[in-house]
Amino acid sequence: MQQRLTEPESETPLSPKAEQVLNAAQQLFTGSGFEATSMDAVAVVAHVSKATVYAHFENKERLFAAMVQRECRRCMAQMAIPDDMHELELRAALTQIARTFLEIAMSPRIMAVIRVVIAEVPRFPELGEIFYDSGPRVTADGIVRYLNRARSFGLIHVQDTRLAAYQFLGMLRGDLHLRRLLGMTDDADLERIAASAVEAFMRTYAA
Amino acid sequence: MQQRLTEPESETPLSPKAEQVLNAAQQLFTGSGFEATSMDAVAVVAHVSKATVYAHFENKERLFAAMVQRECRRCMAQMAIPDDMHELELRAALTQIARTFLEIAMSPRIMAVIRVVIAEVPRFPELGEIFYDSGPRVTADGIVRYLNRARSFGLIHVQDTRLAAYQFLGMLRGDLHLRRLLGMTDDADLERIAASAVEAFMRTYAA
DNA sequence: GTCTATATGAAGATAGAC
DNA sequence: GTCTATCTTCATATAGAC
Repeated sequence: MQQRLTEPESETPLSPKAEQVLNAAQQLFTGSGFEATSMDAVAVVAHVSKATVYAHFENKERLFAAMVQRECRRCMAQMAIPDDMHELELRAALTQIARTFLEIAMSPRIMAVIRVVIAEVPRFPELGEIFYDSGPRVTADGIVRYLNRARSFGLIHVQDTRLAAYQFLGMLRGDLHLRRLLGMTDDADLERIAASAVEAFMRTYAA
Repeated sequence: MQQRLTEPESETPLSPKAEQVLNAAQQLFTGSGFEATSMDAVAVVAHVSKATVYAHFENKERLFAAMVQRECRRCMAQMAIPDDMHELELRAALTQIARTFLEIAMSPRIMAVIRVVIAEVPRFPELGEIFYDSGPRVTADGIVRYLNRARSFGLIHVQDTRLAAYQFLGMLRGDLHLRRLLGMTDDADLERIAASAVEAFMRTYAA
């Protein structure tokens, strides 16, 4: 027990069957949780036999970890903060960051992954950190870099840009993040949330 | 299936054995999750037989729901915003709210309950809403009430006090909430987080 | 690699004595 | 209400043929 769960450099292209299995794993794990998902069900949904599942993934834990890792990579590819952000004025740049964050990081698909990772943290203590480092931390770091440059241009007055970034992201999440983690529906006006968070940030920190 | 999980008016004092069972359930469910916790383990930790567990709780689901409900009640008893808050000046009142929130709502014990509720939302769709309504929503409502009165006294200028309350709570959570949900340790300076959130709120909304 | 069929063990729930 | 002992089901993982 307590083997390494993830393959840091596994960029190996997957066989078609392995992809089918991963897709099925994503659907079932994020929909029903780790324990409630049986390897039989994975095999059925993937249209392969159970033995084939085990041919590609050593056991249920490794399959789960591989699914989470793949979702992290996908998510981060979309969330990257572009370098041309500094050609925009401050308010426009923050607004764009806010919109992207609300659309992608709070999407049902990502929320489902976060939920199942949180659920399985007691079983996979390392997975929480792996997920955070390859997802939320990257996003926060990108905003911190942007704020550092904005500060160097004299656009904002702020001592701790990381703390400011956390405040900004926190305002964007509001209670929506928790509500969605708890599976509650909502009719949130994302555009309004983004605008008011940007407004609050500007009033607090803009030069 | 899909019976009612909670007893809205069950204020019946519990027998000692039932309390032992609930305590064991809390420890095991919050520590290992719903599925990974066996009724055998509950019985062992509670120092009773498994049949006794079933004598007090119809099945595993009901035991879980009863545990969550009890934790909600306990949590809310501590989080109530006192009525004498308005004798304080705005900044002092916000600071006190912030400290209480960070100390109680983000405590390991509460976080463990939130975590397991999130984990089991796919299995108990209603439980997420029950938890939110008896926990986070009550806290937010209390802050909204406070802000409404502060506004009526001309202390703040704000159109949507609920949105402002969510922003305030969001800034307090920052990334700490997510980090703790993911089981990560941290050396957060809660006092500093509280102070900077209050400062940002004051700059944005104070008259 | 892929399949069918199966061994093995664990856990929810209950029967029946006291 | 409480216990011991047991029933039953089901999921992980593997054996063995192709």
